[in-house]
Amino acid sequence: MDTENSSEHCEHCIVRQINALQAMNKRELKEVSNAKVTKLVKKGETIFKEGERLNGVFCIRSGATKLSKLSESGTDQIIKIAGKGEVIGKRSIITEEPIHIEATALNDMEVCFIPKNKILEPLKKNDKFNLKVLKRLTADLKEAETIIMDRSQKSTHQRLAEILIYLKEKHGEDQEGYLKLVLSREELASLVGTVKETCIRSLSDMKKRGLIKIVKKDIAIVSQEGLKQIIEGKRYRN
Amino acid sequence: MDTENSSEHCEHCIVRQINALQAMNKRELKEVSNAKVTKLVKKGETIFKEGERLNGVFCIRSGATKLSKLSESGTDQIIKIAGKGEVIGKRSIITEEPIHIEATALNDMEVCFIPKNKILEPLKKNDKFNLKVLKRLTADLKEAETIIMDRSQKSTHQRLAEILIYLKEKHGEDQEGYLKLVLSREELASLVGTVKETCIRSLSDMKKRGLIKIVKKDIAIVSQEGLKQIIEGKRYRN
DNA sequence: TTAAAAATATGACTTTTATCATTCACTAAT
DNA sequence: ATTAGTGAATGATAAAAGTCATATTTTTAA
Repeated sequence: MDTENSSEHCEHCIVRQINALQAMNKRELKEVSNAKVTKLVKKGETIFKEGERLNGVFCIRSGATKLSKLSESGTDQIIKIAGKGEVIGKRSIITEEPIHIEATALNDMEVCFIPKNKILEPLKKNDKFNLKVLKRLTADLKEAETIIMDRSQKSTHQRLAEILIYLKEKHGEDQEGYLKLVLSREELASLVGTVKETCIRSLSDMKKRGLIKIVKKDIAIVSQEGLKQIIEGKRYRN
Repeated sequence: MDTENSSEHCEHCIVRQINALQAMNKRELKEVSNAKVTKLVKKGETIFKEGERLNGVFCIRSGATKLSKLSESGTDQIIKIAGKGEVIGKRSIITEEPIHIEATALNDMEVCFIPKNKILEPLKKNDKFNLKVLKRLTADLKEAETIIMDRSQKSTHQRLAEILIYLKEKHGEDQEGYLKLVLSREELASLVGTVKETCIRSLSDMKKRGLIKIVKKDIAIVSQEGLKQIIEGKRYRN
């Protein structure tokens, strides 16, 4: 993991618009800015591993990372994908327990490491910031609950359709409509909560029906309407 | 929902040992105590419904409640079961959004309604309390992630075994070993993330193998070891 | 107490999804 | 350029889980 002292100031970082740091005051932000260390992480490198102890958090300036957990059987399950503006590693500084999740870069990334105390102090003193963090966690929890529901109430086909739209909305598409965030079939499957073969079959089916285009690893949504119909469509339990 | 002014003081409530209120100071706790209203909720009654706006939280003194969400198809999915000592409805006072979950009593309950401001004020001023709440949410999030993993990596049979042990550990068993918290087959199925028939079959199988006893709706764990073997046992993806 | 209603249980069958094997396509390295 | 290696795609098959129908038991209430 490449390290450098960035001359950039957090106060002017666009990324801040999206995360809880926006609730910090000038002084607090200045301190963060002075203490932070910007790192370059190449695709495939890990930002942190399960079991490690973090003494800070990482704020993502660019790129995306998968947050995954190793199951007993050895397959790793992607819990979520974090992108620009998101702060990862929050939880281990709140609980002071070793981290229970692994972060691996999905493309080249630029992340800022912010030491623990620069977060914990404002957390104690600045109740605006605090409330922001509480809101963030609450939102994460709600999202997790939605996934739980989907996993047992929707088919893999439906979940895949949802994920494709989600990837488009959250990470964008290029000029030709291909999803900017490129995942391997295995990663996509994990995100959907299935195995790669089932995922591939499902993709093939969508392609055959003209809902998506596939060129190598790249996927483009051709008919978002069609995907939405799949999502709304019937499953058994109706 | 029956309402009464309780003469009990929160300061002495045993339930407090388990939840974040323990981090409140004497004065804050006194205020909570004066403002709270104790309610009796009968089995089957709802404490709050999806879409409602809460202006407070509920602290569970006794009994248990299921927290569930209605899916588009109309089946309701139990997200979790909250019991003695747990505070429910936290999230809607943090986000100020209408609640997205429904709480229904699984048995006769005694809950204390605590108005919003008696929580929000300490949240701003008392950073110990605040940290406790953050920790609580973090723990909930971790739990949710574990469920997500289980839903796509374990079989229903394995998940059922886990839930049975979980119900025993969290809600206890009577003298004869029967689980104190009695759920309908449908509720149990929802908790496991399956349909009632599959759940029943799975239970029948465990019974046949002598791992559990079933008398009407009551279930007793006969061999926890056996259940643990199921949990550890193979699924396909190995 | 008895009839009706609700919940549980089980059989028969279907759909969904995983597994294993194999082929295909592309990449990279010798 | 050839070959080894990796990821993607697909077929064949098996296992898991859902659905529908029906029987049985338990609960509820007249």
